Amino acid sequence: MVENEAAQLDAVFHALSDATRRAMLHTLSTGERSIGELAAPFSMSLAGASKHVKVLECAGLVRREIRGRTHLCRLDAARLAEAQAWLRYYERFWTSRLDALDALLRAEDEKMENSK
Amino acid sequence: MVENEAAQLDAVFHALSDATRRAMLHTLSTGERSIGELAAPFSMSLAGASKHVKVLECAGLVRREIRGRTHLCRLDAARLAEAQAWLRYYERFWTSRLDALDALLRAEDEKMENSK
DNA sequence: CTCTAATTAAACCATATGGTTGAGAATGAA
DNA sequence: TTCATTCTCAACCATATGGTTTAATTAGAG
Repeated sequence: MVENEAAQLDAVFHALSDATRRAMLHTLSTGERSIGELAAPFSMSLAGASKHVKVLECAGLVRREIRGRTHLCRLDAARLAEAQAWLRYYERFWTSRLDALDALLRAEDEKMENSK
Repeated sequence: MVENEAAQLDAVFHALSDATRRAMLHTLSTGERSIGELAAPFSMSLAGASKHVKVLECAGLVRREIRGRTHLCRLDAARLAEAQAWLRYYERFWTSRLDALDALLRAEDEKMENSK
């Protein structure tokens, strides 16, 4: 559905940039759902909700199995893992301060130990 | 710049859904840059690149300090941490399989041990 | 076969997005 | 003051997005 690595991330992050779609993913985290079930919580036409599901599907976050006249959707988290992998590179920019704080506290501890 | 929690995530994920902006963030991960420096790698007008920086800034991913006539940008990773926190909920959907695989392999190991 | 239910498709609309160019607005340098 | 540098703003354009409504498709149920 998507060509290269960058376009892949484009699609995933774009799919995640809408609260309706994020809510749908959350619903799917509790089990398979039909399109109608996914659409139900929203004050939106079924066709509108269906488009959101399609965006999720095109991003590879949702897989669809057509069973009779209902389309069963399930979460496919692999692409979310890729998104998180991308984010992980930046982890040091918010853990470094915590590490610094940690080091500071550990130094305090040692001081306490030494003065005992 | 952004109101509620959901709109916050909307903005962050949308900012991340463009390869140009992701590249800019990566550049900023190596240190502060001016707008011109951020724009340089791209075959794009300066005004165009400037808009991308603005998107990053509005999402809270970049802070800007105006020094004279140059605008110095630096990465602000806090919002990336929030995005990762959102993704973390779904971690179990790609670690659970690994756990299952792990359990399976461990069972295999035990079988090997027993038959030794 | 007929009716209803589940879903997509198509056409349409308003607004957002990503890009351009050209014109300022500040600042630094000569 | 004058000129060049850095950057934003405004206007514009093509296309994408998020939504609608109406029609068509497909499948289960009576």
